[in-house]
Amino acid sequence: MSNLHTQRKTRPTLQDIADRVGVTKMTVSRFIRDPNSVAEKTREKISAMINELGYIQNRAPAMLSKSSSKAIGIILPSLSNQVFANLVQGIEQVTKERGYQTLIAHCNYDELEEEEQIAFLLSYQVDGLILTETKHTDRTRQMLKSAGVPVVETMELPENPIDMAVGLDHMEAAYHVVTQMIVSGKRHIMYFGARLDTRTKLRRQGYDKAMIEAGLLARHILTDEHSSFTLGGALLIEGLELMPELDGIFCTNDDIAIGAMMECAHRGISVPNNISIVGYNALDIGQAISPRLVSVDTPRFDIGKKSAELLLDALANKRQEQKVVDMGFSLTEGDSL
Amino acid sequence: MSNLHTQRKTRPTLQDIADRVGVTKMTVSRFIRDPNSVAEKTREKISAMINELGYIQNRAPAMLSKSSSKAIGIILPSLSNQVFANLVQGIEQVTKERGYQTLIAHCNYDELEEEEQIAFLLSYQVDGLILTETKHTDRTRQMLKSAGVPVVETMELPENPIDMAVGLDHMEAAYHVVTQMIVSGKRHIMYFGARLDTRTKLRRQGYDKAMIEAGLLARHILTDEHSSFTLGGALLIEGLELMPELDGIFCTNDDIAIGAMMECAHRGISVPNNISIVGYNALDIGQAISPRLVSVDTPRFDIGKKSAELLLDALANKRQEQKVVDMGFSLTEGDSL
DNA sequence: TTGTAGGCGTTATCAG
DNA sequence: CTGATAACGCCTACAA
Repeated sequence: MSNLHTQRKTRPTLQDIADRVGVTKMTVSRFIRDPNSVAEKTREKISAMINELGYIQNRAPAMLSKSSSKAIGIILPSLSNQVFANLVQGIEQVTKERGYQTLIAHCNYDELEEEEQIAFLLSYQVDGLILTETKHTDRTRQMLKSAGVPVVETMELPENPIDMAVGLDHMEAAYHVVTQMIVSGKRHIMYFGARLDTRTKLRRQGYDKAMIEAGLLARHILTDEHSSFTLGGALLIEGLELMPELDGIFCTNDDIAIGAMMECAHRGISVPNNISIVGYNALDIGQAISPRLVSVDTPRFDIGKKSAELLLDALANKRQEQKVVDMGFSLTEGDSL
Repeated sequence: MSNLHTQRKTRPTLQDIADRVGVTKMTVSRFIRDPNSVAEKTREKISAMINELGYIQNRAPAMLSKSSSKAIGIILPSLSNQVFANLVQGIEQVTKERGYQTLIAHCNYDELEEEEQIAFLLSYQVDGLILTETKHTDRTRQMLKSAGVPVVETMELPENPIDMAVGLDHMEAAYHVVTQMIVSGKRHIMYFGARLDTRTKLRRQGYDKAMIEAGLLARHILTDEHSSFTLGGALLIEGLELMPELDGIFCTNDDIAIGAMMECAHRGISVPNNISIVGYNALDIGQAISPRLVSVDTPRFDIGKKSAELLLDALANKRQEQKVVDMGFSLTEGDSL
């Protein structure tokens, strides 16, 4: 009763509702968790008052007393990449079903930022974490250990998994598709990479392996810049200067591939007759351009689903046998190869 | 001392550190906030123990004891849109400087999801919110009111701002660029829209106004589907069927515009000679394609910065005079018009 | 320089 | 069906 008129600026609490209804906050708390656990008359009064005051749950006390916050954290490298948006869709399909919330943070492809964001999410008492990189700082590993929460690393298959992992073998995928380029008759194939993540390195290794096995010269153009369509065009120009006989390009992602393809169009270079081009991630734009881009299709929606399943199973003490899951890859239909 | 050996599974607290060092948790708390406020010997012991145990702050108590959480919430429509990634970059440049954290949620362009996500962020006691839509449910408005936190609506200039707003006049921008198309000699201009957000509606209104003023027929192709490059191509095909004399397209975004332009290339339609195309948001791809796409450039990085400044100023009780800020727009250089 | 007491909002537990 | 009490981890205010 005392704070009936002293709560001008702070948001309503269970106590405020209880005071006005004439019950204790315990009853209101019960109503919120299970409306049928209070008497009908009480129920109606409480319900009306909650709406009138615009009550909003405060998660802090639950975070304090309970061990479980029913929230998991996700660290993305970037907020503008379709690939990770799909991953999140997959994750959230599962978390929604099972009554978990997601907290999303981003680290700009940077280990130190990742460390910071993980500390941030853990400070909110997330019950588990899904990560999108496999390279971590020492302090990150230490924090995850002492936090004692289950962790899933996604997209790649890490050599040293922290806990669980769901991804695909990027080296194998690159090897597979570059071999196809070679089989199709191309001999002067370059790899275009932009330094964003460890995946780029794995794809380069797969490319190298395929080229070396075929007795061909492996040549890369790598840059520190972020991927973009204009960068793809610039890399093509650079590639043609370094190697005028260039007849194939394997790109670390579709942005680069499409940018290169557009520059080819601009210069009257025929794809795939003069140069064949292969991308990575199978974004929608590859199917809109002509010729359609051949691209490695990564199952990120399913990776997201599987990751969330593993994580929530671990939280429910139903840890699955297989801690590292390879979700494979496929090639899109296209005409650029 | 009692819980020295009972803390196997839970994460370390100030008490755990204090017990091992032989001080009270108050001293450890002091050390964390200002290492110089404890004696040097104590300081070293505490510091070592914090590292050894991998201590991670728990934000719950701070959230409880009504002091500010030093975190603001951001609701994005989508996690895969460069436009909102830029907005966040702008916001975080300011929040980082001023020691605020950001919590990011996404609502899939849906009012009800927005409501849910706002409740979620408020349950984490965010000190303020930045929203990217201007259409809200009644309960959303009610919640924001009773939460009593400052709010900035971004991207648009809402008719009924909840609190503050930073954006641009999309109707004016559309009117301006469509008028340019008409001046350039085009007469049979269509508007291509995909139903994602309220911006699409405003752009259509600007287009209508320009067409009607010029005594021309306004024709739209609108769809419920999400924007994509392939959708842009499909809309072009539909547009040509409906209006074979089509000589100009104003698109609600660059994805649609680029998709349409690629379909033109595929069909041997010359841009801009046969059909001129204008997009919206000035994404990088518009500069990589040839001809380069003319597009309305929206200053979302600066919108983000300004929004964060307004919000944090309000939190510091330095509310600015101007609560609604128009950041304007420009046109990219290009050859598609 | 360090310690003690109390409280933030909610829920588990036990009592009525 | 409802109430009383204690507890979660940290910080403010005050005390030594």
